[in-house]
Amino acid sequence: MSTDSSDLFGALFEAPPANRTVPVLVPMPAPRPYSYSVPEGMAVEPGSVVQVPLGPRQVIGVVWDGVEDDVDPKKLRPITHVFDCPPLNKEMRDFIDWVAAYTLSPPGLVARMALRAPNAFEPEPMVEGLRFVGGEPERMTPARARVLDTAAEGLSWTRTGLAHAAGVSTSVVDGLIARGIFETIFLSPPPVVAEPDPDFIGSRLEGPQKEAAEEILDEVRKGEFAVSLIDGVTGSGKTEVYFEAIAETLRRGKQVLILLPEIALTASFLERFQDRFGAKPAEWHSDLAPRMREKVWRQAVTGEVRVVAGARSALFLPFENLGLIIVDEEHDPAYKQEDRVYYNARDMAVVRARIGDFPVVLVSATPSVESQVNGQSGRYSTIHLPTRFGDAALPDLHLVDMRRHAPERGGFLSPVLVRAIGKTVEKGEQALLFLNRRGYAPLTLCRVCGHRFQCPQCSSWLVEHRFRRQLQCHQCGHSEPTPEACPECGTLDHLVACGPGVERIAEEVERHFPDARTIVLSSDIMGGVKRLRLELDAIAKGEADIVIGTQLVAKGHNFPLMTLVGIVDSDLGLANGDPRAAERTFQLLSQVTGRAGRTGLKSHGLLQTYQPQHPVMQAIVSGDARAFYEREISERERAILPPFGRLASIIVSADTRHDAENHARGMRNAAPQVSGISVLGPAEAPLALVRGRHRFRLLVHGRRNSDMQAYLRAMLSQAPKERGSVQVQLDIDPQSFL
DNA sequence: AGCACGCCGACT
DNA sequence: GTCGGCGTGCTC
Repeated sequence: MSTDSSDLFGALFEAPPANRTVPVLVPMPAPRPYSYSVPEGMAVEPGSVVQVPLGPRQVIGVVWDGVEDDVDPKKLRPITHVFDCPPLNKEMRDFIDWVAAYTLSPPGLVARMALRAPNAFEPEPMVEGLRFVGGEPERMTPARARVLDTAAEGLSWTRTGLAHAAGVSTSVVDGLIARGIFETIFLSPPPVVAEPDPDFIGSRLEGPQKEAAEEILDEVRKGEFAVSLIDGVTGSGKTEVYFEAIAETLRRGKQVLILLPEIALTASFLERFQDRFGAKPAEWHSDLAPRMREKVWRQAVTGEVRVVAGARSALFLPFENLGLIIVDEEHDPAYKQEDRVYYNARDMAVVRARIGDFPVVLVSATPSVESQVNGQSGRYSTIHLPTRFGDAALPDLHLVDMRRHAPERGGFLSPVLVRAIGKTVEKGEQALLFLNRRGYAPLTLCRVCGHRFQCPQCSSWLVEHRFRRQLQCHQCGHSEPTPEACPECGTLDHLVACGPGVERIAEEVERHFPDARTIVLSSDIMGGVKRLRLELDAIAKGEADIVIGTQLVAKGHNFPLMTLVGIVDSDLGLANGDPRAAERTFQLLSQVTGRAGRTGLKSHGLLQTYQPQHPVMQAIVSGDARAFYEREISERERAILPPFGRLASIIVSADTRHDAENHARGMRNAAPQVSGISVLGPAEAPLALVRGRHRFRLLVHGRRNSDMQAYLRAMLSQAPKERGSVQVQLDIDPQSFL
């Protein structure tokens, strides 16, 4: 065929110049990319961030790899716009595809997680600045002289900045610009954070910490995929150890991502980082100001930002050249995202490192059973840090057998614990009472007819919040004012609160210690995060004697004067039907008791329990977690894993018919042969976890993603009865698919 | 996911 | 008589 455009004959008989078409991932639950045509003169490549028409609106999409499908060419619409933004690299695209396949999520929705920065796709606007050209104005005035003096002290100034610094109004500066003394230049906007310096201060590690750091540094120097698990008690210097891995990665010119559970992303963490590197990392989390969000996203893609510390969503930032991921508090359930795309950021971090061929470091004082198993099998290299750093001593921990040390009638604190609190407060030290239960009482009933207050929407008990005079459902958020009469029998003033919440413990504490300064900390304190930070600071400064808190006191915060930790109900959570109940309890209790004794003061922990022989209790007081993990691993193998050696847990949720069909389609497309799936059906499933709406949870054995899909296909034959959709959370060890 | 369309119940 | 609830269908 002729390529000579002057050949009229050829031109007439050739097809009109067919526009190139490309696959584009759009932010909607389609199983694969849509095809769009590329207008003449537009340059796109896989990874390009584009704007495309979708139905009535314009959406952000990403040009994808692969061949276009055979969609009716008449339906093809052109790409509207290509953003002036570095394309998502192959590594990122592979990661998105992998996560989509693994989580059975539409790839477009996974891609969308990487593009969560609405206005960041065009370059940041240049900042207008002034440059001193030279010369002097014909008429020199005192104000003008001041401006010239001031300008000489710096290299570049903004118009208002210079005026402000010189103490004159902007019109003086404008006058000098008009006379050509200054010229306007455009500067690239300042980086969002200063560049961290790996050698800002040298490593101060010694002994086991130094050895641990060396081990990880070896991996970092190799610069290949490797998973290390740092397993060390609270205060053992885990952070300092992984800081060295970060330093080495920075020296190698690569970017670093530090993942933290949202709640651990505190000012004190950022300051620790700054002390070591001379600058803070960029932050990434859900309530980052939009402007900042854009900047961080943009500077992550361009490689300007070297270190990002973020919550799980930071894992989907399209870094330019990521070279290390740290997953701190690796065991934390907050790494699981449980809506839209279901994923565990810890596992996906391992996957991202594998795809990018760089090291990943998991860090925890109480590793997840999964990571522990991977450590034992040699898939992860484990680094133990058994001792505390510096002068911090671990607290002395004791169990209080509640059968022998019963609390007084109507109370929940044993005499042993009450005495210990008294002594602590006398010495001017602080006591922490931990109870993982918000509100006043978890159950309210009528003494006359036995009526129990239940949530009208989801059938779980309503929790009394006496302070707010409300009954609340902690499952679905429903709340109603606390009535005075029983709605069943109408009797007045015969409602009785059953069991303790933090508010009720506070009441008891005030009865025992009316003069002590008491603070209750739970997620429903008024005033939000800001207020919480203030309270935490106040506590750290010693402005409280007794702190009563739920799990939010367990994370990240150091209270230097805290020398007593009392766990009001250590057994809470052991019997809620969750297969991870024991593990979670162990982790939580370790974290809470670890709050004490971090500055060298002799400290104690008292754990009230009705099950002193329980392996969790034994592990906590002995400080020897090994036996506990051994038991936990074999327990899980026995209960769930035997034929296949992997655990999968699936949440099937029933919401709308529409979603059910979408997922069904996806699964039908995928499902190859099935090998042995056994089901612990809804009856055995830990309902407590997902109580509410039309949800139930299922545990399934299977080795492969396809097993899950096949199972779900079977499941669908029942799903219509539930009027529902099927959403899936795969909670399998992702390494089995690498 | 978002958005439009369309069909039935309580109000300006 | 309309407003608005959500059930349904559609998007290259």
